[in-house]
Parts: sequence; structure tokens; C-alpha cells
Amino acid sequence: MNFKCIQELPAFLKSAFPQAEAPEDWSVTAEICPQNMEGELTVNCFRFARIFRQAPDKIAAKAAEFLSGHDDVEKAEQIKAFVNLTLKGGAVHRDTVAEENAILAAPVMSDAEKRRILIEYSAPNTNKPQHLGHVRNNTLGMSLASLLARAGHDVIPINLVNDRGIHICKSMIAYQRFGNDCTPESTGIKGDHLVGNFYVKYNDALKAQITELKANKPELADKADDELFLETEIGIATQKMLQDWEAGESEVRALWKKMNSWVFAGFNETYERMGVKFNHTYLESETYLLGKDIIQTGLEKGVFFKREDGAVCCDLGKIGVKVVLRSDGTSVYMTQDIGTTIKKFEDYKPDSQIWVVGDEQIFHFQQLFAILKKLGFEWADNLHHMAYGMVNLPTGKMKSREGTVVDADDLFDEMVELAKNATLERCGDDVPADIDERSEIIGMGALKFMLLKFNPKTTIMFDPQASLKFEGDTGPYVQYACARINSIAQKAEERGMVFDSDVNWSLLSSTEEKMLAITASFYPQIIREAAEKMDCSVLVSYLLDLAKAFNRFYRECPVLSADDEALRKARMTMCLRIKGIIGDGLKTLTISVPQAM
RNA sequence: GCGACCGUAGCUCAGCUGGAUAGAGCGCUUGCCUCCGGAGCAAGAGGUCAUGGGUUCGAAUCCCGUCGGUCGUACCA
Repeated sequence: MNFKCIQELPAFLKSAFPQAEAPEDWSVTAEICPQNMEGELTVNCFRFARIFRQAPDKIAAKAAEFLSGHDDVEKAEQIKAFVNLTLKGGAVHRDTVAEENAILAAPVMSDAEKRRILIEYSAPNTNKPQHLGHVRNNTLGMSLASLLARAGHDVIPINLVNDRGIHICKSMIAYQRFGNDCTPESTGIKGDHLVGNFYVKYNDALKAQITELKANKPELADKADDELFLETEIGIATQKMLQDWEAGESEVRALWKKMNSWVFAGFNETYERMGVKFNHTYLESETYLLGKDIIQTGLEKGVFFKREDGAVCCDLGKIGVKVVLRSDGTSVYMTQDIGTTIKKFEDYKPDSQIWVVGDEQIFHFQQLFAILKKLGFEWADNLHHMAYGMVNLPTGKMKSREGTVVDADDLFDEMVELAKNATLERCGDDVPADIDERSEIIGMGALKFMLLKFNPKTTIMFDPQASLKFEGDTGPYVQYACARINSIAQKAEERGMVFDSDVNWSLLSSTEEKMLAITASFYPQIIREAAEKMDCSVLVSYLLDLAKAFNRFYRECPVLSADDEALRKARMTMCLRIKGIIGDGLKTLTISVPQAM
């Protein structure tokens, strides 16, 4: 948004109300005029009332007076405290799309605002394949990283894989007992799914043992299953395996290594398909002992205290007392997180750290940040938990144990298959050679777009029937605008149209042409707003608006069949600018654009 | 119990640093291919913004209460 008449407005208003002494750097931003109002841009003068200490209507009257007389303005109408503007075609385009990279290359933030940001997301466990919940996390994480980088920050995405612990041993025990030395190769099953199958088998076996136990010992019937874990044979064996793992027992370690390598191979496929990339992957098996030494230091400094039972605690006032070391001297989750956070800081020296983690852990992160602050780390003020909501199904919550999860790989296949069918339906007998590649881009784009459309903090409902659509407010709708432009551009080239910088922009004076350019010009500030809010849905909504503005333009303003050659050229150039912005926006969301669809 | 978040159209969601007649998509009804791609465009029906107070010139938005819902409140992760 860079309109000359708007930029000149502050100086005029300052001279109109000199006694108010408005701040030197005060500037005005216009908004897109609501659809039911006549006009293209609107200036809301309620916002200026405090600055000038004048009635909003009075300021609006002054603003309208200035704008009415401005060369770029066709009409300026004051309604209450608003001034609605209709601009002249040439002026709109001069201030927006006329210069090739004016919008795309516009700085989103100043150098002083740029930060080095470490962002952690995904964080899967190596005992089961990823599901829709992980897909939301991955999508939010990678897109946020991409968005922050687009805004100008130096972004370092990292992963922290939970590759050890009792739950990992469960899959291993089940494999030892029921696996018959099978492998992903021998079964043809993707590694993470194979290991996940044993995790399920384990839980079945455990459940059977608990049922048997309860039948034999009626006095235990009222106990929760979790409490009986160490009463079962399989539970004891699992506990023993964890101890052996920690002791470095070679056979257990070898099995662990083998099974984890299968899972990682599987995860890599899933990540690759999504476009997930990390600068570094931390493994919990390498970091889980971190933090203990800092607990000792904290104890000496009096930040922590030893409770009567021997547990080391931290008093966090209003947010409670948190145990940071068990009475037997072993770590809790918090201990590891303290250690890992410090390590991450030392490894990368970021200005801030972001965790993309579900909102059920809000309290945990509050405590983590408070503890680090108490330990005296100044950078603890710059830690952010990007808390996002869960994904529910129409049938309720997803639960691994009850088998109601939507598997990530299956979902990808389903999306791509649907995209392929939709493409085949449209193309008739003329099946494109790149149909598979195209379907992949459309299907995965639709999925990511759907997940990013929601405000991250909200719990969302995923209805497979309703969510897997390609019409309306969807990724393909936005991609389609680009495909249309590609198609026109190709035909233009075939017809030998020449594109040079000599464009007569004043020919584009229809409402659709002006509104398209005006909408496009808001792109840099949308990127900024989305980055500040750490919310990709801001960008998603904007891209839908922009694609919508393009489709209206497309309908009303024929490019190739326009009468006049200069008009054809101006419209074609406009289309290419719009394609550049939509493409940049989708790319920022980690969504690709098919050449045709 | 305490804390956090949420309650907007039949459904899924925007809007929430107070400002015009509360928006979008889906679904429903109806138009639009002699015209660059209909994954499109245009129009219609559909809302006491959970509820009761308060602050304000003005409240979906801010404050308090009530009712519903979710999550958290571990020497689990």
C-alpha cells in the first residue's frame, strides 16, 4: 500500500490542525473499502481523533476536501468519519503494479527489526507413524518458518525427535516377541508403519495381561490399567529393557538402532512429501541427560530448593512449585527441556526461540520459561510457545489407542487421488503427461491450505467428507488463478505478443482492474502482519481475496480478446504481476503452483 | 476447586489493539460458456454475535456475573 494521495494526507492534516502537534513520523494507512460501500479505498478518521483532538467527522471533512482536489482522485466522499475514495486508473497502477518488482521487493521490515530465530517443530516419537495431528504441526511449523524468513528474519528450523524411553521399548518388546525378524523390506511395509504395528500389538498384549491379572486377583479390579503396568510380566520386561538401554546393553541398543532407522526412513519419506526441512535434528537419546548439571548450579544459587523427600523443586509463585529433579535423582521432562533449551541457545545463539507445540502444553512452557528466567538467562524473555489447537474428527477426538487416528501417509494418498480424479474429470480424453506430478501439487496444496486457513490457536474440526474439496475457499482455488494466467500467457506468446516496459496503465480504469491492483499492493503489509502475529491464516485469507479479485477481473476484462493492442498488453502485464504475488504468497506457505490444472 | 482458552448463519470458520448496514466458504434457491480454462462469475434466502449487566457518543470486540464446552492443574512426556 503505497498510494501517493494517502501518503500526502498526513502533511495536509497536520497543517489543517497545527495546534495538535501531531507526531513527526505519523502516517496514514487506508483500507480496502467494504463491498457494500461505493469506493475503492477508505480512510477511517476515527483513528485520528486522538491525534488531532478533533471530532472524527471534522477531520474526515478536511481529509475529503484534500482528497477531492487531488490529481489522483476521481471521487472522494465523506460519510460520517470515513472518506471513501475512487481513484483514477493511471494513478492506481502507477502506485502499485506498474513497476515490475515494486510490490514483491518492497521491504517488509527494517534491518533493525530482523532477528535470528530458532524454531522447533514436528518433534515426533519413533514408536509410531505420523498422523493428522503431526500434519497440522508440520504444516504450521514449516509455514511459520517460511513466513518469518520471507518477512526478513534469519530462521533456523530444527526438530527434536523423541527416540528413547519406555514407549519406544514397547514397540521393541513386541517386535522381539511377535516380529519373527521381519523387516520393512521383507514385509513391504514402510518402516514407521511397521514399528507402529508392533506398538499396537504391544498394547493388545498388555491389555490381555491386565485383563487376566484382574481376573486372577479380584482385589485389583478397581485399579486403573496404568497402575498395574508393573504388575504384568510384559510391563516388567519393558521396564527391564529401558534399564538395559540406559546401561548401554549391546543387544538392546542394536535392536533400538535398527528399529529407529526404519522409523527415520519412513519419517523422511513423509517429510519429503510435505516439503519439511530442518537445519538440524536433535535426538532425545543424545540430549536427555542434559539439564542435570544446571539443576545443581541452580540449587547452589538458591534458585531451586530440596524438598524433604529429596526432590529438587523450583518455586514459581503464582504458577506453582515445579519438581525439576526426582527424589531418586533422575530427570523429569522439565529437566531435559531446561538443558535442551540452553544447548539450543549455545549452538545457535538465536535472538529468540519458538516452539510449535500443542496448546495442552501451555502450562509446561510457562513454567519452563519462568525457570530459565529465574536461572538468570536474559534471553528467557524471548522464548515463545506457538500453541496450536488440536484436530478433531466428526466422531470426536483422535486417539491412537482406539485406532481413530487419520494416518498422514494415507491422507496424502487420498488427497492426491482425489486431485487426480478431479483433474481427469475435467480434462476428458486429453490426459496430461504430468498428471501425477500435478495431482501431487494440487492434493498436497489443498491439504496444507486447509490446515493453514484456520487461526492456529483454534481447535479445528476435520471432516474428511467436507475438508477434502477443491472448490471455494481452498488451495486449488488460488492455484487455479495462476493456472489461468499461465494459460493466457502461453497463448499470448503463441500469438507473438511483445511484453516490454512500455505499458499504458491508464487504460485499466474499470473497477475490477483497479481493485485487483489495489488488493495486490497490500501484500507486503500482510506478510508483516502475519509474521508479527505468527499466524499464516492472515496470509491465507489475503491470498483468497487476491485470487477472488483476479477472478472478477478475469470475468470482466478479457485479455487476449480485448479490442486494442495496448489494452491487451496492459492487462497481460497486470496478470503477470498478480501471478508473481500469488506465487510468492503460496510459496511462503510452502505450497507449490502447478503449471496447468 | 483453581487457571487458561472457547461459544458468531444449518455446517466449517473469519472479524476481537472498540467505529459505517456483522463477513467468507460449504450446503440450499436462481442466473451466466457464439467470449482468454465453469476447480470460475453473479444474485437470493439464512444471524436477538451463548446469556445478563457495566463502561462508552459508539460494543461481536473492553470489564464483571451466569450457563455451556475444551484443555491444563504429575517425582508422564
